[in-house]
Amino acid sequence: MKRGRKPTIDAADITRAAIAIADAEGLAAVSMARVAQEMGNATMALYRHVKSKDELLALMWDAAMEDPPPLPDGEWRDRLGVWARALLRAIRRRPWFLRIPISGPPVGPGNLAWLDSALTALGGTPLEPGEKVGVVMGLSTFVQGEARLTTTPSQGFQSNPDQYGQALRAVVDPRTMPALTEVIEAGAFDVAHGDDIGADFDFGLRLFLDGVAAHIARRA
Amino acid sequence: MKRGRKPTIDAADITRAAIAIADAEGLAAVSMARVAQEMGNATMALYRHVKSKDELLALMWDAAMEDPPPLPDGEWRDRLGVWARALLRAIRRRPWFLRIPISGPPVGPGNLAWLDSALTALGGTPLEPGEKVGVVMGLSTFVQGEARLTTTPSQGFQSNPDQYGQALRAVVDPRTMPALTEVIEAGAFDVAHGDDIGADFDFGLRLFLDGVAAHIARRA
DNA sequence: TGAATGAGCGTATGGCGTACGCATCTGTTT
DNA sequence: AAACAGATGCGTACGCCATACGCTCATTCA
Repeated sequence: MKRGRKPTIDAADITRAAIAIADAEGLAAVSMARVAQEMGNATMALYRHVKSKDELLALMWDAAMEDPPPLPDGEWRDRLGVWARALLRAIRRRPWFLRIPISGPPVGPGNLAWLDSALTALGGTPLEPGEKVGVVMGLSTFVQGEARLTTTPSQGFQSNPDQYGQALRAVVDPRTMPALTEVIEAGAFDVAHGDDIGADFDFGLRLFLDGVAAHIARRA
Repeated sequence: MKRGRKPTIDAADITRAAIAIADAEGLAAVSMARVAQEMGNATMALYRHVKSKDELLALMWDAAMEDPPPLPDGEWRDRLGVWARALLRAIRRRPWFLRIPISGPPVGPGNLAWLDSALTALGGTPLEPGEKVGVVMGLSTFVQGEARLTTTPSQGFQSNPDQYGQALRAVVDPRTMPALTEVIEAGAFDVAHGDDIGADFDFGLRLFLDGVAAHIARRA
């Protein structure tokens, strides 16, 4: 049935090798030549299975996250909370994930699995299908943004956590930005961002879930 | 007082030229050589004012957004809504903004101006400083994520808006992902994402602001 | 009038993504 | 068994990229 030489590698192998490099040395170390070398193939051999490096990055993006967590029984709120925390942990485990420029909605199996998991968590609610999707998109958006703010891939403020507050103090002019000055002086930026799941994340998550709860209550 | 040759360009000029190129031809067209050519200088001249291309990208990122909008008088909720919509519009006007990989919290004057504006909108509320920051971070995170999902910088589903729903139908296995299948069949993904501010955004925004309102009510 | 300082820039280097074409292998057809 | 067709592996080559280094020139101070 199928003619021609049998392939010795496939796109999944390439994706795996690229992810291994990114895990070990960061996304910048992932080049077509490097991936090929790691696999024992020639550079151009990869292009039989992957159209471009951009496509490889998209494949990495989808394959980056492990499987979604098992959801506990109980209220939708607890289940979504578990889901969101697991998503944050999964992103934190691969800091290069946020460095990949992605456009448009997700299509790969990895992301769809997470999407399905979150929709399952909302199973018992009276939300309409479109509303469920809106809730999940909003939540996953929030988690990714929070991860972006609090994980420091290579350099930065992590060494001295409260340096950020000091830096702001030096830059902000109290006359032109009084509201910002006020919260800086109150020390709102001096709290240390620990690398576990922080209080900031919990606060934002609670806000969002409160909003969902209000919407459900209005519906019922 | 100051010895040596007088500079003929500065970092702001370079940033402006780079932004002009990105606006016209996309972020990929921005190279040090190209920026220099557009300014009538030699490539290496730029490095006297900018340490690296990464630094230039960071400068572009901060300078990308216009000034925050004038906030209307009234309730915090309306004011934050205006702010969020303006932020979304500003991001949409420069699609390359989301393509710049940024790590860590914002420091530039452009972002701080937006931050101050949002904090001003929360001025009359009984929230503590840290909570205000949490609300603004969560909201700006949500807006950026929504922009990422709905703007299609170069290619994609924009031509046939409901193609996405069809693509999902073809890929998703009803047995392994029943919850996802259900919402797909309900047509939740077939709605056209217009390029104005869409219903999805309004829905997510309302959820988040509902959450803030609930928190404020609990406080008072 | 030198000396010091900093700006503009020419050259060179190493890495990158990838277009192109050839050689090689494999299943089909004669 | 022999010829064929189609897909894979890959060597070469090209153009673009960021940027290290050092020279030259303009400007100001002693």
